[in-house]
Amino acid sequence: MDSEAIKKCLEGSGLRCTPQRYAVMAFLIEHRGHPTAAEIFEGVNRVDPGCSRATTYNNLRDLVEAGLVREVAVEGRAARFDAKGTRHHHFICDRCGNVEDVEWYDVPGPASKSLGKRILRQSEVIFRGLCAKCAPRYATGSAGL
Amino acid sequence: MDSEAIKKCLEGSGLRCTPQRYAVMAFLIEHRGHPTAAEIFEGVNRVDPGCSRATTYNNLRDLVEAGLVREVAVEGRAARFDAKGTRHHHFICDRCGNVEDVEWYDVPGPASKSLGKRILRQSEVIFRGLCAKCAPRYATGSAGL
DNA sequence: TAATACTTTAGATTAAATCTAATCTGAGGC
DNA sequence: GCCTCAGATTAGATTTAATCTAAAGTATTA
Repeated sequence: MDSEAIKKCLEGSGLRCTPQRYAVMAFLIEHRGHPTAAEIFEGVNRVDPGCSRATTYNNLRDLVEAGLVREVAVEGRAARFDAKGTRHHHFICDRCGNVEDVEWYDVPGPASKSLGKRILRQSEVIFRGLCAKCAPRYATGSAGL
Repeated sequence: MDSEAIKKCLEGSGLRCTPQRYAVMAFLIEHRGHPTAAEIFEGVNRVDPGCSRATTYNNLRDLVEAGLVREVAVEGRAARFDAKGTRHHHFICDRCGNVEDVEWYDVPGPASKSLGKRILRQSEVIFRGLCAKCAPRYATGSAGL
């Protein structure tokens, strides 16, 4: 995605294209490995410092609210961020906490009676287990729900 | 579940049944609304103080590791805990952060080629939207992946 | 009982994220 | 151009969630 496209993408969602916001968004588009906020902060400032910690968090919040970025909470670890591109599910490694994409496929929704008065906005599947890096070393028999 | 059953349940998973651990487990079985660690700490000590904050966290960790309790990470909020009973999926309210159960139904796994060398241990669906309490007040058109 | 392993504790500490209040920036109106 | 004001950014303090530490307590086993 070129810089003009990123600018359009931000403005199309009602966000001003500030240098800091652009940098955060561009970083996420370029680094698709689900970085944490701390990694984004560091990465964005490595080349050209100019985006404080608070601004990194503010912009991540804005991008998530605008629907351009997805936040993935991981038990016992820092949240991870993901520029929304193609639809996909997530795989979370129980050992190292890394988040990886899993090819998208449709998931049936719950029966509407089981939803009751709730309003469903989105659904995603979280797969858990051991990532390709951890599997050879740490595999044990355990499996379950 | 009576006290003897809880004891059996702990010992069956290789955990000693200490008064504190019992209290945490019993609280989770009795309070099925996915409390946070802070709520569990408070609830357990309300009647009969005797389980410190660290012990509450230690025991929650042990119970999760033993597979008796599930931890649910919620973006931007404290994690929530859930005594594993019947299988179910989760619904997370975008507004208030509450976690609720959604009737279980089978979810197809990803194609094995898309898993690669990863080892899949479990899958769950996370539904997001507005809970029955928030829906009437805060509903807007927004929907999406 | 002695040895050992497991558990709990208060309080300090860490890590993640947010808040505060001051400052800066830029688009629109004059 | 210059004002104005909403929006954005900042450094640093603060909050919150969770963990660590080191000492003491409690079971379990031999």
